Amino acid sequence: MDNLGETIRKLREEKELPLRTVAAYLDIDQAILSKIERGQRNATREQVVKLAMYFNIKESDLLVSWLSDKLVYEIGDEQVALEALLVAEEKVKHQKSKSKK
Amino acid sequence: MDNLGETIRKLREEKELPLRTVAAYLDIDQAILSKIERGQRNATREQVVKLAMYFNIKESDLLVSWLSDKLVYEIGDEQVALEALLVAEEKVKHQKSKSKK
DNA sequence: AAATGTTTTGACTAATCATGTCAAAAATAT
DNA sequence: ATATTTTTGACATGATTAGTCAAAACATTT
Repeated sequence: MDNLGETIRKLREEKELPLRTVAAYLDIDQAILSKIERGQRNATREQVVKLAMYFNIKESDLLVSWLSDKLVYEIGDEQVALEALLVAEEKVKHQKSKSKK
Repeated sequence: MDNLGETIRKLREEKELPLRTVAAYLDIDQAILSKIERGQRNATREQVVKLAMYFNIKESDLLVSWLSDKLVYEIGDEQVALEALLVAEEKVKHQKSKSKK
């Protein structure tokens, strides 16, 4: 239910790691990680996967945080936000039912 | 509950208008409109608003189709699609409750 | 079946946005 | 006060998006 940024900041602070260290693991500048943690930048999918590895948490949980963040961002301040989300659900369910691998 | 593309193609064909005519109204090449109707391109918000005007239908209905299409597109083929949509709903509801204009 | 009208396709271009670096400023801890 | 860490913002670069254009494919008439 949390944002990706808040989540990983908590994890990082629990372990008392500086941005520098985690950023090095992700192979990006600490500035970006700082922005990701505060919700000013979106992480890439690869970064999310790496973060789950790094902090040893369930990848899909972190992906849900990340993807839902992106969806909220895409919605912006549209009045029809909630309705669009409901319709999107229907569409996803429907396309899932007819997906061939 | 429909896709934007399908919806406006139906409307256009009911009125027996060529792509050319509607595209001219939107001030884009007919090629793009063709692609929008077949879901190969996303319309811009402005185009959606103009289309609602043009076909004289409720703007918010068309915006819901358009935005939900975009959300589905953004989700791609993520496994966590449905869960992310639910979480996004929660986040939107929450941010709405604390929104100041 | 030729001619005309419509739609689709794909190569290309321009503009916008995403992702990142870097260095300095601001904040925090020693 | 010095060190360390975090934040900020200007900038570079690459990817994506939105568009044009012309030709090919498809439908209709005549």
